[in-house]
Amino acid sequence: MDTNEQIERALREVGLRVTRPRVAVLAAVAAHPHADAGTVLAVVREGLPEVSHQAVYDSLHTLADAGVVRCIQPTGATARYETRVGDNHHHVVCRKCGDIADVDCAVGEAACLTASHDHGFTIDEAEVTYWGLCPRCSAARSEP
Amino acid sequence: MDTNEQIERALREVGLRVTRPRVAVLAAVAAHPHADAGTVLAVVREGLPEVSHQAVYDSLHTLADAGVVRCIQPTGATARYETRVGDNHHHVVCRKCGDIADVDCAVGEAACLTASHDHGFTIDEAEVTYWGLCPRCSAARSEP
DNA sequence: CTCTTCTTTTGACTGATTCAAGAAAAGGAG
DNA sequence: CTCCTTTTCTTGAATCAGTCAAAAGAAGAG
Ligand SMILES: [Mn+2]
Ligand SMILES: [Mn+2]
Ligand SMILES: [Zn+2]
Ligand SMILES: [Zn+2]
Repeated sequence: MDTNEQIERALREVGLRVTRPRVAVLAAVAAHPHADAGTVLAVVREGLPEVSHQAVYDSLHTLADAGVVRCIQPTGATARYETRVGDNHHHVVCRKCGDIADVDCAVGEAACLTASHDHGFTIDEAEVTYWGLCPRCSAARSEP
Repeated sequence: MDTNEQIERALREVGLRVTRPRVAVLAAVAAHPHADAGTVLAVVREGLPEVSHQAVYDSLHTLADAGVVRCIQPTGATARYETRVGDNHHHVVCRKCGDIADVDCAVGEAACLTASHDHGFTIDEAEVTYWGLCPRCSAARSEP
């Protein structure tokens, strides 16, 4: 559970001004990993009812640019945000309900962290998305 | 280069009716790998000027559902389509210009094809997106 | 405290995609 | 070949996430 002070410190550490919307957005993303912008907006408004949706979008972009949050976007879904950054972890997405869970990088550095070349591209990151069914949807499918 | 007959056969093989829009859409995707819906629409209209955008969207969905085309959507980009299906290949995306190239699955079956479990999820596919710079953007960045 | 710069609000706007109704076409049966 | 049913296409409007732009407001350096 991040305190407001920890959040403010995190913002200053990356050279960002501390504003109410940014603090609230970062707290919301920390509390709701893999939430989309709409969810973040709703959560932020619980404590800051007058915040504009634009401020939330701006904050998310700014935080993502600063590396404080990470943005992922599985095919068919809107952008999701999380504060778990810098560890090259991956995600598993439920094909049925869209639920997302973290997957630690099992493949290891060889595949996921080492820069390499292909088709002349200079590669700096490997992003892995696993697709399947979450426990709930998996159970629902087995029943008659 | 796919002939119209090959395309029609492919449609019938998966139990789909053969229609002008579908044939044209499948040909367009085959000729322009990783094209988005707008590009497909433009290409289709070269030979079928009256086709509606909705018919193109419907065809893309139907073809994707039938497994004849594959849809990918890297973060920040609109959906892209390709006819190279069933070989679990991956993609490298240029961070600057958005260009996409194929990457054969180098990691091997262990990571990419074998179903596994995580957090109780039943995983059936691993999708890998590599991020970096294409040769052109890479060269542009090195210059003064 | 003051000033500059950055951030937020407001409200309109875009672009990709989807919805819904009726018209048209595919393809199987006769 | 013709008829019939079902699927697909056209048309036009609508939705949704996300963006743009101008003016008002707040952060924080000095
Ligand atoms: Mn995560
Ligand atoms: Mn490909
Ligand atoms: Zn699920
Ligand atoms: Zn490029």
